[in-house]
Amino acid sequence: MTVRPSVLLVEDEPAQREVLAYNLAAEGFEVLQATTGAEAELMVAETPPDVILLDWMLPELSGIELCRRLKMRPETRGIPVVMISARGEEVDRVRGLETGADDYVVKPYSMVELMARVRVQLRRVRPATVGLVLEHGDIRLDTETHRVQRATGEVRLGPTEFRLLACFMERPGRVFTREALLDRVWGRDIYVETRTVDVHVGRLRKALTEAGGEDPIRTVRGSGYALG
Amino acid sequence: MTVRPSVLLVEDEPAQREVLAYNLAAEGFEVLQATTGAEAELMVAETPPDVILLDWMLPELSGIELCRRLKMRPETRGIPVVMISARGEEVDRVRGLETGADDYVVKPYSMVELMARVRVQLRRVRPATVGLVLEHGDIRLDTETHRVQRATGEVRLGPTEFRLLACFMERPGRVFTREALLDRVWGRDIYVETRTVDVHVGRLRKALTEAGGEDPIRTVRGSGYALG
DNA sequence: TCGAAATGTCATGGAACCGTTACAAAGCCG
DNA sequence: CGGCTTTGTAACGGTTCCATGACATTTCGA
Repeated sequence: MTVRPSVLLVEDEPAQREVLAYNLAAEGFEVLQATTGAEAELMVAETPPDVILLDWMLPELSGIELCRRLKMRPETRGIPVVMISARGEEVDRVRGLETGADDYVVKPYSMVELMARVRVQLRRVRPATVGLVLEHGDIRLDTETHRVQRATGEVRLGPTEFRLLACFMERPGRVFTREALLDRVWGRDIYVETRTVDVHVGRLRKALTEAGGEDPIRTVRGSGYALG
Repeated sequence: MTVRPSVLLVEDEPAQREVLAYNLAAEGFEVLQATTGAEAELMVAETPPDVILLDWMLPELSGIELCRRLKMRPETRGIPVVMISARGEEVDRVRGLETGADDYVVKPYSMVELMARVRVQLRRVRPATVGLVLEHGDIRLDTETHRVQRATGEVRLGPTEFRLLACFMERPGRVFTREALLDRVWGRDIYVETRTVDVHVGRLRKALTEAGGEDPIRTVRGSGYALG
C-alpha cells in the first residue's frame, strides 16, 4: 500500500457531491472535488488523480465532452473514468462507453456497488492499494502481509522501502522521476529533498541483493529509476 | 489491426451461448467457447483470449470461483473478465466485482450495451501494452520505460541522444535543422554551439549501428538531419 | 523509559555525460 | 582538378549526476 489513492469527483450539485465525497472518504480515498468540467480539466492537468468519477450533466463543459477530451490526450488517457448519469437509455449508456468511459452507472445507483466499481478501476491503476500480490521476475510482494520474497529467500524492508518497491512493481519497467516517487511514496504535500529518494533506492537495492540475486532496479540517468 | 481480438465465452446453456456467440462474431471478435469452468480454465491456459465473458451460473466450477482462480495467477490476472448473472442483488454484484471481475452485467441485459462493455475491456488490453511507443523500421523507442530496441538488440543511449532520437521518431522523414534540434532537444533558451548537434548525431549513429544494422539517420547537406 | 530500527540530510568520491575544439574526410562548384 | 564549404570523429577538460557512508533525529515497540 503506497500513499492513499485519490479520486477526482466532478459533480455540480452540492447535495450529491457531499454524499459521494463522504462515501469515497469512508472508503479510504483522498477526495479531490470539482464542480465544473473546466475546473476538473485543470485539476487533472495539475495533480492527476488515480480515478475520475464524472457526472454526465454539468454546466458548460458536459461530462461526456470532458471525458472525450481526457481520452484524447495521451497523458490523461490512462486515467479510468466512471460516468454517472440519470440518462438510463441504452443509447446513452452505449454512447458514454463509446466516448471512452471505463464504466457507466445509472442513477439511482447503489452506493455500495458504485464504490465497488470505483475499486475495480483502481485495481487496474494501483494494484498495491487493494490487497494483491504483485510479482515481477523472482520478486513477490504481498500487500496484505507486507512481505517480500525472492528466489533467495525473504527480503526484509522498512516501510518506506516497501512502499517504494510496491510503487515500482505496480508498473514494472516504467521510469519514475524522483518527484513522482516523492508524490506516490511519501505523499502529495510532504516536503523532503529529492536526493533522499536516492538514498532509499540504495537501501532497497541493498536489501534486495543482500542474499544474492541481480539488482532489479535500473537507474535512468537524468530521469529517475525503474524496475527491470 | 494485427489479429482479430478474441473473446472466450463461458456459458453452459446452448440457447444463450448461441445468441452471444452470434453477436460477438458480428462485432468482429474471434469467439472461443466453453461450457464448463474446467474447460474454460484449460482453454485460458492454452490460448489466452483478450477478454472473457463469463456466466455466473455454471455446473461444477461456478463462474465466480473460476474468476477468483484466474485473478489469482499472475499470468492470467491481466485478462479482463465480464461477468453475466441473473443475480441482480446488490450483494451479488458487489461480490462479483470484489472477486476480481472487471465488469458485472445483470440479466436481462441489453445486447448492444453488453457489446459496448466488452469493447471497453478490449480497449484496455490492446493499447495498454503500448504506452507511448514510437516505431520506425526496426527501431522501437518507449518513452515510458526509456528504452530503445532494434532488431539486433537493446540500444544504450545517454539522455541527450535519447531525446534526439525521440525527436526524430516523432516525425520520421522530416528534416530538422540544427537550430530546430537545439530548440527541441536542448531547450529554447539554452545556448550551445550548432556543431554540438553533429557530435551527438554521431554518437547516436554509433550507438544505433554498434550491434550491426543500417544507419537510419540521413544527413541532408546544407540543411540538417532526418530519420529514414 | 530505554534501545533498536527507521528516516532525512549532508559530504564525498567516482562515473557518466556534455560541449567544444581540432583536424581529417567528403561533397560541391568553378 | 584545386579551392571552398560542410560534415564526421577523436580527444579532452569540465560539469553534472549518482552511489555510498556517516550521522543526528525521530519513531516505535518492548
